[in-house]
Order: sequence, then structure tokens, then C-alpha cells
Amino acid sequence: MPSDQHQHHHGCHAHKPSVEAAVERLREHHHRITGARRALLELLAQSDKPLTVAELHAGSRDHGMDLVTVYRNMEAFHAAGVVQRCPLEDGTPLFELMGENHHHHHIICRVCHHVEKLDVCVAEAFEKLATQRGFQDVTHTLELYGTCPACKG
Amino acid sequence: MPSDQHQHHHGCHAHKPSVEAAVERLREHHHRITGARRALLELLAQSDKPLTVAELHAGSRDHGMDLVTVYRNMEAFHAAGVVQRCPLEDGTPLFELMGENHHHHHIICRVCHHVEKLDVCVAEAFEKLATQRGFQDVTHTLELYGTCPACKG
DNA sequence: ATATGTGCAAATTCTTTGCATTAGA
DNA sequence: TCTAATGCAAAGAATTTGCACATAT
Repeated sequence: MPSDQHQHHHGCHAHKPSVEAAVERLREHHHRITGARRALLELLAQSDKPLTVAELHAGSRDHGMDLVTVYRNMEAFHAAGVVQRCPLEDGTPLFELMGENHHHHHIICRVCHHVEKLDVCVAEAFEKLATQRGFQDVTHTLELYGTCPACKG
Repeated sequence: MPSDQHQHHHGCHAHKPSVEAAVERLREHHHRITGARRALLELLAQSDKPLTVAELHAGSRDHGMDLVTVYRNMEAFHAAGVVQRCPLEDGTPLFELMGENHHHHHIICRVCHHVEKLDVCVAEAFEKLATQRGFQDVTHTLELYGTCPACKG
């Protein structure tokens, strides 16, 4: 039962909440809240799509942090459950803020890497299969790949 | 409508079929069928899980091919629609033969990378969403990650 | 016969590590 | 104050490219 179509009027909406939630989570994990981390969290919160290391680095260029800081923080964020990794088909790492906002997936153009959010999740029930087999801390990714209208040909 | 449970008595069964199907596909794409390619296809067909570049290289060591041959052929196979890429959460590339056999997904231990096949696919319907948005050649991956029973702690 | 595929070596890109310095808590 | 985070530089790993030779069609 797709309840879609809410994401084509973005701008600067309910971002702070996700950032603050992330900050709390990081504190729980005894991490310090630095300028670099705030900058990265803001970026992730403002983005409507998962970001690459390069995009994170470029996007926070006003803060001027080093690439290695991006790598280290994405690892820390992931370990703290603040971001989710959802690599492209070719393995390129993408990072996305784990929202309290409902879980969702993406349709990604395999040519231009344009990403659209799909506000539906059919996979939650699926996770039970894994849990039944004795797996713990089960998460999932569901990515659709295709050629977007602009890239036909 | 899950039609599960057919894969726990493997050995050397219906492999040739998938290999031959792949070979045909490669021919359609005007690719030559070399020893290296046969070896890689056999390996993929015999495996009940997606394989890494290293595994493909090691597994075909009797043929003694170069690592770069694995890379190049996986790219060719993917372009020809013979294999599917399904990277691990961390981006590590995995390759799996695209079967005429029914589509399925995996549950992967994020500690030891043990992989189990799930003979169910809930995502086909999902692909329609992408098609409706004008995407073409839509495929998907659905991977579940967790800590397997052996890796608890 | 001819072009594609392969191996080897080198180049490139991506990611990680070490260590001195800076800055949160 | 005291430890975690950062930047810079260097190391390491993964992947790609170039070119001469081998081999499927």
C-alpha cells in the first residue's frame, strides 16, 4: 500500500530534529560533538538522498575538514547507528542518516546516479526470516537500479 | 507466495544449464568463450552464494588466470546481464550468476560474511514503482545484514 | 585472418594508519 | 585536565589502464 509523494517540496524543514537525535545517540556512545561532526550531520539531514564520501567532503567545504575526517566519522556514525551504509551496485559507499522518520528505499539511475526516495518499505516482514534463523541486529537494504528517463538511449 | 526449500541438497546438479544459458548470452553480446570465462561461469554456477573477486580468483586457480581477468570478465558478464552485483554493506563487490532459476536474496552475517540464500522475493512488485517513474531495465537488490548465531557476542 | 581476450607491469584511485597538535567534556 | 578528534603525510589495498602476445571465431 504505497503512501507516496511527499518529497518534491523540500527545502529546509524538519532537519534539526534528526540532527539532534543523532547528536544524542553519539553522546550515548561517548563521542564528542565537534564542529566537523555537526557539519556532517547537517549535510546528511538536509540531503534527500544518500551521500558519497566525496559529496560529504565537498558539501562541508566551508568547514574545511580533511577527507580522512569524513571516513573516520562515517565509520563512527555507522557504529553508533546514526548512519546507514547503502552502497551503489558497483560498491561505491553511500551514507544516509538513519531517521526516526520512517524507513524507506531508493531507486537509483545506474547511469547518472540520480536517486529517488521511495516512501515504502516492504522488507520489514522479511527481516523476521533472518531473525528466525538466529540472526541478531538485522537490518536490510533494498535498492532498485534502472536507467532514469533522462538517461534513456 | 514463497515457494521455498530446494537448495539443501546441492553438489553438482543443474549447473551446466545455467552455464550454458550464460554462454549463449555472452555469444549474443559477441563475446568469445574462453577457458577463463568457462572457469568463472562454472565457479559461479556451482556456488550457492555470491562470490568476491578474491574467491573467484582463488577458486579458478587450476586455470591460473590473472586477477585482472577476473575484474574484466565480471564487468563484461555484468554488462551482458550474466551476473548481478550485490555488494556487501561495506561495498565489497560480490558477484552472482543471474539465474533463469528464480530470483532470491540473502541474509549476510556482518561479522563473518556467512551468506544464506532466501528463496523468496517480495520486491518484484516494487520494481513497478520504478517503472512507473519512467525508469528502464529495472533490477534490484535486497540484502539483509545481521550477526549470525555463530558470531553472537 | 582478425579482433577480442589475456598476462604482466605500472598507474591511479580509494581507504587506512601513525603521529603530533587541537579542542571537547 | 585528560582523552578523543583532527590534519597532514605516508602506507597499503583495491581497481584500472597500456601494451605485447595468445587464441577464439
